[in-house]
Amino acid sequence: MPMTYKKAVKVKTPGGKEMDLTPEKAWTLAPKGRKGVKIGLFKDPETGKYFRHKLPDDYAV
DNA sequence: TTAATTGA
DNA sequence: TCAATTAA
Repeated sequence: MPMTYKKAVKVKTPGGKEMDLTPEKAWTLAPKGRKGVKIGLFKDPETGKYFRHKLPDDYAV
């Protein structure tokens, strides 16, 4: 099986590229009584710009 | 203080 | 519209 770095996630950067990045922070964004989504804070290594992106539902937060 | 992130 | 988070 391919080596997977512990917390890297496939994300679409603001620059429009799909790449594996590790979020600086990750948390659950959910209204009370609803499932919500997991969100990660990333920095695009190309531009240095910060952006938020959905994480897989099974991502360990 | 706000934008931006999902989706029920 | 709601939820948490934080760079800008």
